[in-house]
Amino acid sequence: MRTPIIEYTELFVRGIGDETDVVQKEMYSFPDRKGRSMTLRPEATAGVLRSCIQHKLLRQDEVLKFFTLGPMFRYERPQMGRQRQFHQINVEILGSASHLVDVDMLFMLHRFLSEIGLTGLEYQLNSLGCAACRPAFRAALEDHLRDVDQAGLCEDCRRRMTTNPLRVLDCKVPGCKALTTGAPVITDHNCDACRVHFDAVMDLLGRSRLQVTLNPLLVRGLDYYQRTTFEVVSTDIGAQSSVAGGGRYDGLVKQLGGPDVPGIGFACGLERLAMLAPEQPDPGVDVYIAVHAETLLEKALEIAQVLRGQRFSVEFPYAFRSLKSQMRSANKAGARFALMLDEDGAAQCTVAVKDMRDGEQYVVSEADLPGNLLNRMAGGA
RNA sequence: GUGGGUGUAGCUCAGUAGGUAGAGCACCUGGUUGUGGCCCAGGCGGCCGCGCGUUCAAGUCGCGUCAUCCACCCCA
Repeated sequence: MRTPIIEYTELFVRGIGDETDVVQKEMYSFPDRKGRSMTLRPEATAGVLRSCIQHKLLRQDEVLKFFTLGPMFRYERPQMGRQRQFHQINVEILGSASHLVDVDMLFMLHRFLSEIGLTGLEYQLNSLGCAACRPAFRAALEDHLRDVDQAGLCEDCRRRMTTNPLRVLDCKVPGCKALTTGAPVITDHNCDACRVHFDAVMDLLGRSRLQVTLNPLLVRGLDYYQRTTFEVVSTDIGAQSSVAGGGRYDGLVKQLGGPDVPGIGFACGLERLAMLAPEQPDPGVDVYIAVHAETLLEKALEIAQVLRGQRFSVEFPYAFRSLKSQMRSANKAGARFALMLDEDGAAQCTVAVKDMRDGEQYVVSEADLPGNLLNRMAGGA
């Protein structure tokens, strides 16, 4: 599914939560011609759900799966691994509250990251409870924070104490970290239903090959998460660490005006994946066409078209240069073959072919060229 | 929003006490009178981010501004 990159600001405020950092200081917002506040999407889930609701795609008894991919925007100072416009792959599964979905989704994410060659990632998990049990935990946490020496908390956390105390747990400031050591642990405060759900998730994962780490301090930056949340982290992308993150968001669809359909999803940062992905060697082109005379450039274009029609990748110069220079270009382009066109060959419909790998050179008719090249590529390996 | 670094050739960077610019790579031509990789020679290429100021003179000093990078914060 593709949704617009621009939405009414209201959608994100309602979906993500108006006390989150994303909404408070990271949204790219501006008024449209009618003065309505518009926002370049900081994340994808809200737009996808809005669209599902608007087009009535959701039914109680049906599971829907979506993926989406595209640019996201956050108004913050760019740095290594963090830009104002970046790209995410998102996956959403709607319509099932089963723990099987949570695990299946993590398997899928793991499979994807493994297949593109990423290793050394840590999969962190936590359960944030639900509407029934989170308030009790929040109260317990507030009590704890009231008891500790608040002077040790950073400015942000003193504000968060009342607005969003869970975020204090996730704070990286050493003073705050120290004060959370004796703090209540969220997974100890989950209600029975949440505990059963999360235990089942952890149990299945424990019996799988996917190594995960329980991180009770993992809070995530979006308010809509419930129960299972997760983050995939790496230490190799500068000061950033998160490569992918997500979780369950039962209740969000209803909150946005749709039916009470459970859901879970994750987002994956493409630029960060690119930083971690192993370098791919440049495959090079199949054929580079060099010409002995400027008048043969159009002939080169013609042959290029024919070969491209046979699925060869072909380059040729757009301006005439010395043959030496053209051959250098052929080499630089990683061409397997260089064709060399001259006046005599053009008259007889033949071309000189040079195999750049072993330097062997021969002449073939234009008609035989594609087959000849294919043979050589298959045979010479 | 806060802090720091950097802006000089297409790229990576030098530039010495203020005297209007250099290297390597890349590119082009040639050595090889029509042929890649290595080597050699020559060449092309620069409002020294922008503006104002100091000075006889500013890439160099001062102020401002913009851009960019890194970090905080936060997240993908």
